[in-house]
Amino acid sequence: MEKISIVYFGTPDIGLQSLEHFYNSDKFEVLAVVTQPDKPSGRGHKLTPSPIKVFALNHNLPVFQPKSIRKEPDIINALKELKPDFFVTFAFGQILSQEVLDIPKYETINLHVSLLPKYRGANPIQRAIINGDKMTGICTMITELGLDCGDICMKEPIEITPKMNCVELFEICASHSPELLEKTLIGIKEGKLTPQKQSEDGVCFAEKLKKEECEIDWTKSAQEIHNLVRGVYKCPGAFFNYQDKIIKVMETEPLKEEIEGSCGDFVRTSKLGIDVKTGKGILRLIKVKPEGKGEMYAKDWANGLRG
RNA sequence: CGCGGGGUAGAGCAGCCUGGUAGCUCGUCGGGCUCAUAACCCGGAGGUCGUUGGUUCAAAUCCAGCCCCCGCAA
Repeated sequence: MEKISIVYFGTPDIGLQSLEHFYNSDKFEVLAVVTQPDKPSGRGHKLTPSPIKVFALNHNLPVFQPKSIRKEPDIINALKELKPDFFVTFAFGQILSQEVLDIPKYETINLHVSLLPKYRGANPIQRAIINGDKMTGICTMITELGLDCGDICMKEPIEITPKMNCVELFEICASHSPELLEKTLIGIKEGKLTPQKQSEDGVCFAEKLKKEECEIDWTKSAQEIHNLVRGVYKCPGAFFNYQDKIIKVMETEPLKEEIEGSCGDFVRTSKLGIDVKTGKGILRLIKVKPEGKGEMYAKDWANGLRG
């Protein structure tokens, strides 16, 4: 069987396993990779290539880095020259134009990490956890001009367990994606897969996370705060202020009991953690990361405060 | 040349400004109290103070370089 040729559009590491899968598979041939331009990032503002670009360079794949793919005819022409069967997009970070969508012989396929039409847009994984959802998933779709509104090809549900944080969920989604993408491309090529229109019911958007949302409001319930902590874990992390320092909260456990005090008070510390009074219930801080310090058990942090 | 915090016992911190005996909370080990405990009491072990050099009678502390960790911002 002739290999299916693709051009892979992606930027962050959530899509790395998928690219790797296509690269290593004998059913596919990766003709090129398109990713965001290197950006200044981290301490010192060093110019940093995307994880996808690093992989591509290490495996001698051609790389294109348009500032905006719609406005760069040279790159569009180069992609046309490749005569790919498919474009695959996965967290690429730019909106394509119809001219680009029309390049591949078959389709442009996008993978989105939610069960569409729920959570179209930027931060579907985090939003699902913050909202306390017990289920999410991944799906493949025909890329159209609007935001995540194309016809659905395949979907796979994924359970969100009560303690799971967004990094863990990212990893699960990333590891399940290659198979779904492969089945989708083969299904479409063989004409065995008929994309379904998204229902108009249940359309909602996962808005980009703002810093302000990550500041803990102790008047909310312990469960809501726990969901925020899980949902924004490490990216950028739920936090509160203590003695003019930012304290990031890495791991918590909501308790049903109630203890006298004001919201935000440390009502009890034990070797299990620091218990904080919230609007409803007690939230036990298990691991924290004070500004300028590494991650530590809340119990240890409390020891230092006492000393 | 983006801004900033930090490296002191197994853990978390104070001490540094104003050089002069290594301190606190916890853990650990031993003993005691208690019906019991994440409680309490007594006692012990455990540190080349990140690293290299400089100043000094004397450096965790002052000066210079280097290594490592982290927050903000992007």
